[in-house]
Amino acid sequence: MKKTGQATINDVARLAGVSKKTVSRVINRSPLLNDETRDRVEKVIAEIGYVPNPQARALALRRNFLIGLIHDNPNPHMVLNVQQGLLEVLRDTEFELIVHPVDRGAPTMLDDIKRFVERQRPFGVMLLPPISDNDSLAALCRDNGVRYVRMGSAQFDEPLHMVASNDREVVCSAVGHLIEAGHRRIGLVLGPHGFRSALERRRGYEDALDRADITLQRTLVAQGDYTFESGMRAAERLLDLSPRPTAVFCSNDAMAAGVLHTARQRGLDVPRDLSIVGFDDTSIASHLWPPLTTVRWPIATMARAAALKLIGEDDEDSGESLFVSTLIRRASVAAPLE
Amino acid sequence: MKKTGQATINDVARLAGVSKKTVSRVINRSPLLNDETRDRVEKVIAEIGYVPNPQARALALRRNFLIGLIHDNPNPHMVLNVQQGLLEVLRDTEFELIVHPVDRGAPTMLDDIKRFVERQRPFGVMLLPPISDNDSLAALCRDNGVRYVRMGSAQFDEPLHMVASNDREVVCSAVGHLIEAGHRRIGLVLGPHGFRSALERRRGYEDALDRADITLQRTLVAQGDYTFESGMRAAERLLDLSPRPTAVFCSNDAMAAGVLHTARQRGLDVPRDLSIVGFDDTSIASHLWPPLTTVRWPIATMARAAALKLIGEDDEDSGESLFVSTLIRRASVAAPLE
DNA sequence: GGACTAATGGAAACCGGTGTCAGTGACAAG
DNA sequence: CTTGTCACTGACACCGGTTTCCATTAGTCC
Repeated sequence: MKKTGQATINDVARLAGVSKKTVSRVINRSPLLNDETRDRVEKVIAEIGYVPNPQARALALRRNFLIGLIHDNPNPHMVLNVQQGLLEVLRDTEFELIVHPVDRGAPTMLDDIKRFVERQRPFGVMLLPPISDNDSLAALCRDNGVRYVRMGSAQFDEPLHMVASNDREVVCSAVGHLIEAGHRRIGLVLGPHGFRSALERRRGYEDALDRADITLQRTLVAQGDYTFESGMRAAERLLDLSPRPTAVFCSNDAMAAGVLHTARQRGLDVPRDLSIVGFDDTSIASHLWPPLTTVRWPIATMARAAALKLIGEDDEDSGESLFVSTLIRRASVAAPLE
Repeated sequence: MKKTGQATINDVARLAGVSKKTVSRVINRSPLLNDETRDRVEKVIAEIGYVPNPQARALALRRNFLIGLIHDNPNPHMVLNVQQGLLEVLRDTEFELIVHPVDRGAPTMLDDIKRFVERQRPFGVMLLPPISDNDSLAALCRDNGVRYVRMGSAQFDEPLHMVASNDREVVCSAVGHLIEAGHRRIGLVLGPHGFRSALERRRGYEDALDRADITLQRTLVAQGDYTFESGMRAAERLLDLSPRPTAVFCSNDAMAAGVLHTARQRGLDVPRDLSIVGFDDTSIASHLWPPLTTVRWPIATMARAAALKLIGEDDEDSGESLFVSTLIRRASVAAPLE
């Protein structure tokens, strides 16, 4: 009103003829307030369009309302799903979401995260794979009094600090699905080194072979890095084998799409000549031709659960922390020809 | 050190035997400082790991270092690209990015944005299409002294507040490409109502037909909403026509993928029986079979430019604001059969 | 040597909120 | 009438920085 800037609590107090503190009480819905006073103050607030300054509030309360999303995840589908899940919960609160991706592979990555946490001191942070694996990050948060929740492919922290999926089991059943269809020579396209998810999914693959008494063949395992191109390269190697694998399990959909691409370049028909199973159920999976059989894990649901853990009361039950993935059967799996 | 909390400027001042102000001068690199004093203070800062509190700073400076990303955009590819572009610039600054997606279609959408801007009062906000079209949002920012940059498919604000692509022209040349290949019956899958981009791309289509003296046929224009499924539905309608269109321009890649899907379901060969052109050059475009001819627009580059406009000095040249898109020729276009 | 100036550092106020604690008036109990 | 309790309100300090303004010191000139 007087100056061009935003109205402050002082303006409200002056205009309503009360003290700052009383205005503060109105804002914070203190119960020991005379209705008449409250109305008067509220009227002034509405009149001049007063909005409390979150920075001042943060300073006085010695806490803020920021949630950080820290990740070095290369999968846009996943990152966006997580964001949506988190924001669904945060939308109706006074929390805001700060996204802080870091450079995977950069030597300054840990310093970067450290700087972010120590400067911003968010109320909580969400750690996405693969860095969520890193125990020193969890320690960093603890040391700075910042809440954290880690997202991962296996339970490797307390429930309060973790949302996990059961990758190993579901991959075991996905590969089991291929075995049931009659496949014995089943290729595996691995995720990159250092990803816990890659490890868990490999284990699931091994479990399934074990259970069916199929000997693991190293040549059937190809390295990938979760990109489409790495899927193509892996397929080139696997499809050169003789005898050729009749099916391939890929640790994510992007690589599965790459395998499909290469198979088609070579004139193979999917699923007749080659069955393919992916992982993630990204939108690409159902849009490919043929639609891809894949594993769906409830990313958004996990993110919502994580958000609740992050902003929940200390003494509250922290809610679910283990989430089950399911096999989505589409058209990229058939019985082998031979 | 003494209390469990973070070290403050007072601790540094006490330990270094100087006043707060001197510490503040060191932090802000004031030139009027004795080198010896500066070294002493810096040593203490390093020792106790002092990090200035951004909230306190924001309060004292009467400005913060927050950039908001406001959008109701349903395209994850685009949103993530924008985020990356923005963060590339913000990474080396003291700015943080707050993402604030809003519910498209919700009646409270404008209120939601208003609340965000008035509460948080970010230093600047980036507005993504389609809400970037909305002039009242720009006004809201201006009224609150919040910088803004709008992203769009046509220049509809001053360069300082705008990064735009030349959708109309590039679509004209993309459709021209189809015409040169010999197509005359070219379908159009529209973007949703209310999207400026949908309008611009339609105009580009019309321009191309005009230029080649082809009469626009309403039946060849199908409504879509930028989703894969809407692409499928549009294709069902277009491919039922007799004579069938020999080519289709789709206002984005997702719908092009849907058209491709439906064409394949009907046993049509792409590109032999049907040529398809998309728009966006999302990752799906190159991963489809056949790889999709499409339009690439420099989203990340535009976002970087926007970030520079947002955090740049007032008097600075605001940099480029018009960005050109290019046609990426892949394998989904061929000459018509007949 | 005294006066003036520039360089440097500190005290105190301020940014816009919240916490602590004391003070007011109304009313019931003693 | 005093006292205690209750419901409500305000004065004041404080959060952790920056800004304003003044004090001190050192250096320069005459």
